[in-house]
Order: sequence, then C-alpha cells, then structure tokens
Amino acid sequence: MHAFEILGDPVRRRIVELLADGEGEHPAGEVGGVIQREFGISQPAVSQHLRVLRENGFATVRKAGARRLYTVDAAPLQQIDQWLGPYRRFWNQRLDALDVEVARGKRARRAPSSTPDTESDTA
Amino acid sequence: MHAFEILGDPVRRRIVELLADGEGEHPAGEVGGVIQREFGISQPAVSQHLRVLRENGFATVRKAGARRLYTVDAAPLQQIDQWLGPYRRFWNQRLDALDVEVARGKRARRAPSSTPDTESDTA
DNA sequence: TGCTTATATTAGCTGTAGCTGATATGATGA
DNA sequence: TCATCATATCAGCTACAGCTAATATAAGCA
Repeated sequence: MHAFEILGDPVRRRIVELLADGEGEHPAGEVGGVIQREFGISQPAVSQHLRVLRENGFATVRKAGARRLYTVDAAPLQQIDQWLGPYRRFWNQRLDALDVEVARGKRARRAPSSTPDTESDTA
Repeated sequence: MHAFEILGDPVRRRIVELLADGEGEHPAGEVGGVIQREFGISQPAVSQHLRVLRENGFATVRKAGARRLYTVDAAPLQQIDQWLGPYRRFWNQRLDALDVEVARGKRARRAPSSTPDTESDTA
C-alpha cells in the first residue's frame, strides 16, 4: 500500500500529525480522544486507522501496561519526500532566479554560485 | 479534495509523472496510450483520471485542433511539500547529528536545543 | 458531405474502504 | 476474583471510487 494512499485519508493524516506533535510516544487513547472529537467517529474506527498506520510503517507501538504507546515513524514520509524530488524544480527554478539567498536564510557568505544547476537539460 | 487523496491512486500518480516528463505539454492520447498499456484500463478511464487531475489543479489543458494538450501544474505538489515540512526534522536531525559537517563541508557547532516544546498543553 | 480520429461524457456495475455495534483481550485495582 | 479501564478485533453494512460500454462532440480529411 503506497504512502500516498495511506495519507489520502484525512483521519490518518491527522493521526500522523498528532503523533508527530511533541516528542516521542503518545498513548492510543490520547490521540484517539482527539480524533473522535474532531471527526465524530468511534473508538474502533480510530483503532483500525492506527492499525493501517502500523502495518504500513507509519507508526510503531510499545505496550506499557494496558496502554499502547505509539510513535510516528517518518520513513514513509521520507519516501514521499523523495518522490516529490523531481518536481521541486517546478517551484525551485523560480526561487533560484528571484531570491535563492533570501530563501536560504541570508547565509550567503560570498556569492560564488558558479554552478547553480548540476544538470542543465537542453531539451 | 486533498492532494494526497488525488495521488493516492497509482494511475493518477503515473499520469503526473508522465506529464512532468520532459518539458511542457503532452497530448492526452500520448499519456493515455502509455497508461492504457501499463494499467490495462480503457480510454474513458484515463480521461476520467485526467479530469480529476484537472479539477484539482494538478494539470491544465489547452485545445490544439482535435488534441488536448496537458501540462502539469506543480502547485498541489508544492502544497504536499509544505505539509511535509514539519516532518523533515525526523530525517534531518539524523543528518544534523551524524554528518552535518561532512554535508556542509565545514564544522557547524550547533547549540543544543534547550527548549524542545514550545507549547505545553494547557487545553 | 461523410468517414475517421481524438477526446470527453454518461449511465450503470462492482469491489472495497471505512464505519458501527458487539465482543475479545489483557492489565489494574478493590 | 471481579469489575473496570484501555485497546484491539470481528462481522456486517453502505457509500462511493474507479471501471466499462456506449455515446457525444468536434476537428481533420477524402
């Protein structure tokens, strides 16, 4: 199941956001409570979404007594980030021309930028 | 309809890839042919996917005689890129810790993040 | 004019994702 | 040992995404 498909669901997207909020682990109930309030869905529904996230590498669980502590795993997100790679040129080429220095955070020491593009396609 | 949902479908994902391949415009039939071969679906199916992409800002069309020339529009992709923003720390901090010096080519001495949580939950 | 080519639209079918209610599992405290 | 949390699982329902076959639209060509 592709990462995009997983995040296609707004509930799962929100769960990932909640899991990534703050550092470290979040008990299922904590996240679940928020989701149930925000989306008006039942506890099993949330649990099923958590399962999908688990089974697809978006989260890992650890048992702590009766609780299940969830941690977000960013690997699939990074995968999306990589898929996005080739398309960045579409909005980067504008930035390049206009204000690459500003975008970088004024860290330009000198302005040598002799080779701004590694591959110049002449297509 | 959220960008993730659009790209959740493998056919649409592939269409976006094909549209972004090379520079500029692609006739519907060209893309459609590839898709039909790769996925074994009908022409209307492709056309419907193209419609979804159109209506959600992933592509624009121009009529050229009997042809429809499609161009990818990266705006929704950029939106995803932005959504991804907060999660980059997960794979960037590893880079930071491990080989930021290698990557940057010089030694960057970072102060340890003394305030990890900006907002304490008082809700 | 009519045939063909390129593409879109429509109507209708079907599989399945996501939901709920009920229930299982297992830790916890009295 | 039992009642009670915390969470997961299961069975079954339903809406809808994506498909196809048929057809519409419109341009190109003889």
